[in-house]
Amino acid sequence: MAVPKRAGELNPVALEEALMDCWSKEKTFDASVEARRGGTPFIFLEGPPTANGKPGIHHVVARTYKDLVCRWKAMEGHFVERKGGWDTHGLPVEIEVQKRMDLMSNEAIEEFGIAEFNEECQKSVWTYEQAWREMTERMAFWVDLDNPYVTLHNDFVESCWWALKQMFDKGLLYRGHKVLPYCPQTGTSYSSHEVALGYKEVEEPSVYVKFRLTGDNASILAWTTTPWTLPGNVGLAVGPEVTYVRVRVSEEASSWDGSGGANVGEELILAKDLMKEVLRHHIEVIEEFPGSDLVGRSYEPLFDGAVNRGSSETAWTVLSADWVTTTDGTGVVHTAVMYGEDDYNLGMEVGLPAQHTVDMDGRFISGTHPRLDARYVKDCDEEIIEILSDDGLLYREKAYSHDYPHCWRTDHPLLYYAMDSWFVRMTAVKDRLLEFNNQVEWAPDWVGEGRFGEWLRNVKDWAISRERYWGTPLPVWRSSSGQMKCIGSISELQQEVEKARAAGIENPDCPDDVDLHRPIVDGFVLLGDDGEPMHREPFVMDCWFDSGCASFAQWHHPFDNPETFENNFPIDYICEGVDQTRGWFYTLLAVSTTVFDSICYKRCLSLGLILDAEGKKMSKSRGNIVDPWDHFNREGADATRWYMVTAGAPWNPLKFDPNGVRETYAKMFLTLWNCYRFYADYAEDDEFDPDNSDTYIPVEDRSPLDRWVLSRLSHVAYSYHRQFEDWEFHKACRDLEEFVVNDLSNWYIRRSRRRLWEDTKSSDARACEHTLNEILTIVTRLMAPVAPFISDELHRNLTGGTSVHLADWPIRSGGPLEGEDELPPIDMVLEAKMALVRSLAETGRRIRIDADRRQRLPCQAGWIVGGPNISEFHDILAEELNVESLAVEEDLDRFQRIELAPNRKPLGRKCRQDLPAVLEELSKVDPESFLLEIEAGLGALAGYEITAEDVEIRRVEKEGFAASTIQFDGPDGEMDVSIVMDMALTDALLSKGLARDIIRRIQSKRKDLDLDINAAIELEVWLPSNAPDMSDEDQSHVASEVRASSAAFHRVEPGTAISEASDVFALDGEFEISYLVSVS
RNA sequence: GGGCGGGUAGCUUAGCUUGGUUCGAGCACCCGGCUGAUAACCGGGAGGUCGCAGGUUCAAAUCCUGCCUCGCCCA
Repeated sequence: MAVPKRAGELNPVALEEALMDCWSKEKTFDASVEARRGGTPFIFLEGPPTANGKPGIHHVVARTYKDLVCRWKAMEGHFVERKGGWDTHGLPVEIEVQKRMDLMSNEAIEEFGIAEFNEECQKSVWTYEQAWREMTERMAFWVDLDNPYVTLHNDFVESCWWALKQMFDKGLLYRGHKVLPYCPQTGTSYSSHEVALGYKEVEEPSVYVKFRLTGDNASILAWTTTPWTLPGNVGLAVGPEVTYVRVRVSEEASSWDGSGGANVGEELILAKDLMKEVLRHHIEVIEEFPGSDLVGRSYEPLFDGAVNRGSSETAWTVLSADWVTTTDGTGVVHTAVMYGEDDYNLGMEVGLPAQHTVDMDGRFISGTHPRLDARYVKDCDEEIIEILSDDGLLYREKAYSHDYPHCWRTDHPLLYYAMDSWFVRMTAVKDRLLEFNNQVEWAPDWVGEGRFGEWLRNVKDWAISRERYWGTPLPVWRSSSGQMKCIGSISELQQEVEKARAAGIENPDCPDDVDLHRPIVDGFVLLGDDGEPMHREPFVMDCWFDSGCASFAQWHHPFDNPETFENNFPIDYICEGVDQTRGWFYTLLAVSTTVFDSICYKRCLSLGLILDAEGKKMSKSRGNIVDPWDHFNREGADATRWYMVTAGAPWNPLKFDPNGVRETYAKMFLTLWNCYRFYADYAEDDEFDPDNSDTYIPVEDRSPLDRWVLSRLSHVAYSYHRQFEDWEFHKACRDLEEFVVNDLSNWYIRRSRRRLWEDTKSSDARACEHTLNEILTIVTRLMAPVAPFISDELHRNLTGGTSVHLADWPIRSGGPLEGEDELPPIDMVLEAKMALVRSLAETGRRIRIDADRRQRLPCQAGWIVGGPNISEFHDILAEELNVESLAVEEDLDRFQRIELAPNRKPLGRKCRQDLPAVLEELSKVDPESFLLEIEAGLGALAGYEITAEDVEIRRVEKEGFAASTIQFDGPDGEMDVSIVMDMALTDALLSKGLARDIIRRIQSKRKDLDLDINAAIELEVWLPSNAPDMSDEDQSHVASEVRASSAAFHRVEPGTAISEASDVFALDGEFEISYLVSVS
């Protein structure tokens, strides 16, 4: 039995909260997963959020897309497990703790104690876990948070170790020395995906510096945007093929900004192409030569003694480098070995001294220059400019604005700094990366081809070590002789510890549950094959490495149940913000490629950024973050989710407009609810039971209106499904919303109201109830993935208690269920006809407005002129038009004339540049006679032959009729259809119209009084004498329509005030009617 | 500087692949209407240099070139 109950008003928050309870009691999530065990798995991997920040609306967006795809796939019959995950390591956690505990340097942390510090970090990780759980549950993201993977757990770390050892064994892991973006405040270097987080536009001083050649009176000009690297200068790079000039200053500069300058007669060398841009003096060119002529010339160090020459023979000479260009600067590149990637490589190649002039805290090393020593380099720009200026070595300074990487945590500018580091040799597997990337189905595809593909084509080795404390320790032990061992499991560590002990090296205990974190693992000293003690390399790993291992580390692979992993790899679907392109999307692929030589995920949905209503990026610092609870507690999670999905394509930036959520709620959810309410209220009255086969009415026996709406539903359902498959969730949901609001609510239900209101036990009423039940059931199943609450509530009520999340997706073909689609038949002809009927009804309303005739005042007759046979809908149309009779007029010419419209495509091809002249003539000819000429093959305009295909015949209404013509695009092509209405007035019509207006006022009064639908009333009506007469029949019609047990109609003088009246209203501005409704 | 994606009504956007009537819709606004499911809906009004400038073409929001501008990513 599924006889529904009265629905009442929609209260989305109460509805959703009640369902949350229900789901947790019934364990609906588990049941929905288990019910599909045995189905083809659909493997989802949750990108682990960090619980150390508060969840915002942007997290709700990502989780909506994760959830809706998983729910949809489950309904299709796939087995979809959803393991939660937490990202718990990394710098953000450390920074948070450092701030709180005021430990702003590495020394401070070590003094505090690494063990104690890491304990604080571990606690801090869970600060917002509760908030995340609550948000996750409230928004109905179904994911297993009771059994999640956690990157700090030993199991997870051990899997990461195992993965790293795979890389080590394949020779993909190496220790290097590399120039990296380094933040002196946090004391750590960054990988490129972290650097990517902190680019900022800044204006900084840039300088043109004169390097004096030895044994020559000329100086070479070089340009730099980082003055702090100048003390470290040990070389100048020129392009061997680039043309340089030697110029002599011939006149003082007329104007000069800032310090620096040059004397008349001074000689300078720079690239020819850049002379105009760089030089501010009048000069004469003395000589032109290729860069190769300069190579080997030596020059005077800028900061004498800042760097020791050592054994270098190339220090402070001109060097050749083919990457030097003349796009900016002077065509000469100042080279400071330790502070630039190109610089470092060139320095290593030609043997420049590799010495730091800056320490790890970002301060100049003592001995650099008396005015600079021990100062933070970024504070020294002005000082350096002054020193150079004082020494006569500055030619010019120039403010330069560019995007420069900043620390994504502390906001300080990063320094490019040469340091010890560990790398994964990604360049060695570049071809495989590209190949695997091609196998991924990206949404949108341009992320994969463009942004991600571009990134892979320029792949760099992955710097995975961090000089930090809270993270997965790098499991490599190294002896002073350079011997190395990579540990891939706890048991291997235990064996090595035993081996070391046996050789007399003291070691702490290494139990099975040894904590795989610093400082515990630092305490173990292992034994090298040469008998030397080995100490752990003091790094932790980039925390992106952790999440990149999630696909297998979540199962503690390969230590526990390797088959679990094998059944769950590669992943079918991941989904995160587009900012993860070089983050998680990359690290997953990087790890799977290096460890398994495999793709990691088959489909990746990359989501656009979330902006506020003004289009600004949401960020804590701007304070424009929307709190999801504002909407959960007002419009509910369903409306919030539906809004986010329909607001735009998932990959486009979403401007989150709180008002949009309200609109979605009012439009989609209230309308849907009221559709259901309409069904439920009447079905309860009728004791309608959809499951009772005795009273079932087959679709083919139902009215054309029923068959029409069912056909529309099938149409929408198929395209909904197709659009889901194409990732176009926004289009799918917009179409479904359109169906609910327009087709279902505003046409089908509006047209069906009388069927249920008038004769509730008729078979027509039952047909309507079946139709509504079927439609709503399918609609709730379609929308369940996106709006899981209201769809479940309705589905349970419609079906007698089955959760929609245990129901099957209505489209079966092509899916794992392989059944027949559970959808009613499509009838294209019927749909086209109804489209016409609806347009004609609207047209009729327009005619009335033009003719100034109120809607409820009937017309005696209406005629349809032209178009297909729509007789099955004449009754509906007559009602909509409010005409007493509706007929088809065969004689098209009675109300219509024709117009000829140009068909520009064929005409344009034929007439080319004469087309305007032809159009001009066509507009002047008499259409009737010209059409005859065309039909006789004699049509010609402006010298061109005109055939039937060059013109379109339009039928339009003749002037002087209350009529209107529309174009109807039917299955047989375009045709013109007119509606004509008889505007004559009769007493009978006036009486009927009056009755209808009175009924409508009283019904709305009943509603105001909150009367039960069937409650009886007593009615009195006072009509002024200038109002039309009402027939007895119309009077009793009024009485029965408004459920009046008694009705009295009085005549009064116009203007008489009726003191006891409930209400007074005017018609056509001519007379006022009063009435009294009292409850009997 | 390079790559990608945008720029159409006050706001949000469809149309652009494949050139062809007056660029379509929603929100907000004004006027009118429908309604015993409805905060929905319907009709009308007002509101557009389709970012700018060239080019191709009989014809450009649509194709081509250059530029401006916003966002993201990267140097």
